[in-house]
Amino acid sequence: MAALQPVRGTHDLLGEDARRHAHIVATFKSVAYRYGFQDISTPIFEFSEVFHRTLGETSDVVSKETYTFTDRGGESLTLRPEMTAGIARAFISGGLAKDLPLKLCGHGPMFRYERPQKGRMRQFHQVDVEVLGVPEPQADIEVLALGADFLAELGLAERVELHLNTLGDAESRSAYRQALIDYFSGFKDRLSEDSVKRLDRNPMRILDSKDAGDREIVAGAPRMHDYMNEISRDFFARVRAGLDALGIAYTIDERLVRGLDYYSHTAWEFVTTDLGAQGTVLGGGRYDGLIALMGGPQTAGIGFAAGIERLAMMIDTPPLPARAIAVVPIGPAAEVPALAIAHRLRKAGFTVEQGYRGNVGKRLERAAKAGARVALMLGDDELAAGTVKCRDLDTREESAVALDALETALAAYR
RNA sequence: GCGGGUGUAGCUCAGUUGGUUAGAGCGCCAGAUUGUGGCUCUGGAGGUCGCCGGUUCGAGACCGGUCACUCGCCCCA
Repeated sequence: MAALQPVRGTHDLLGEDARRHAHIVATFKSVAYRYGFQDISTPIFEFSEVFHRTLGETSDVVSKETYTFTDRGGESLTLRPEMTAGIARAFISGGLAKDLPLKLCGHGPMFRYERPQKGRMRQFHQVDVEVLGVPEPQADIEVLALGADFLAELGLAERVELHLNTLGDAESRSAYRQALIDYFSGFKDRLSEDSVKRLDRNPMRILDSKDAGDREIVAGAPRMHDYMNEISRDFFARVRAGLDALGIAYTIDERLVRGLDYYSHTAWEFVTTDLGAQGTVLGGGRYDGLIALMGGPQTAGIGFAAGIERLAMMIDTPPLPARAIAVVPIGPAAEVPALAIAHRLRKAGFTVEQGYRGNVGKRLERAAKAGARVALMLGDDELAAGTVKCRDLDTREESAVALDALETALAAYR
């Protein structure tokens, strides 16, 4: 159709779509600030090693989904596929270890080279929180509660479900991983092709395979919770007790695993059935080993990210911005005075629209279409009298208002 | 990367077994109404029928390829 198209998997945001995104970000910020989080913004690209080392070379995100390119200086750079690694890098390069604990929130575009689908874009947007330097389960509870509050504030409480699991600490996780390899290796000839690959790359992934044959085998697989050591068990119990105390509902989902290698202990997803194949609307977990892995000091971390596009498809239409006051000059002599009135009202905090061109009828029509509440009309008569005619665009009632009393007369429309 | 579906006006869609100038509704612009909008009436702009090639006397309709969108797999927000 059009000769110029946006790059595959990207889209322009305009009108209601733009308002949906802005509303989600604004809601997120207000909730995060209430929890004591502060803003962070990191670059949308980093040296490639930042992602390659932290996400693990075997993860799909790195092995087939990154936008990686060489810049003019010969450096390999990668567009961020998620926010955590960049924040961890900022933590190390900024020497922020002295400021712990840190509670950070941010948002922005992420990039993943995938086949686009409903709720999945190549450039998409996330909101994100990270708590650094709190190894206690209190942080898990706080971050989970923040996520639940955020979704509730968007009106989605009834439409999402919290799925919760623990991956255990490093020791538990590797013991379980080995148990899975031992078990599944016995079924190598019966597993699906995908799952055979998962066996050496990420055996836990087999647990949530959708293949019917795999599911039968998975039914008899070792249980994660049987391989948890004392520490991991206790940690998870405390997280659950905290959620219970706050009245946050969840279901334990032992098949919930994370694609990224650096997760440990708590992992969760808020999921919905309303979005087709992309059910996860918010996902998070604990990553105590990440910063050390990147060469920084051992620092606990936990956080989540939520997909703005996915949330945008679920929320109700966000409220419209404040209705404007339209300024309508009648005749050439009124053009400049009208401009001055618009300027004066804007500086006084009113939302003001101008019609730009056309006769009075056209300008009123445009004002009404733009959602304006009142129109201030001024022509030769009003100029001579030092007034404007104030027309209510809903009721069509008109009244003359003295120019020097404008602000008080319009106070209700601010 | 793999499989299915769909591409006709800004939007939603008609378009007969292939037949000559490709239509409607909505939206947009203008006029009826040169100091008054949402209704009505009249007129107008807007289309290389996604693109390339093939079959045919003739293709928006059929065939092949390609691109885009879309749904699913993989994976994830």
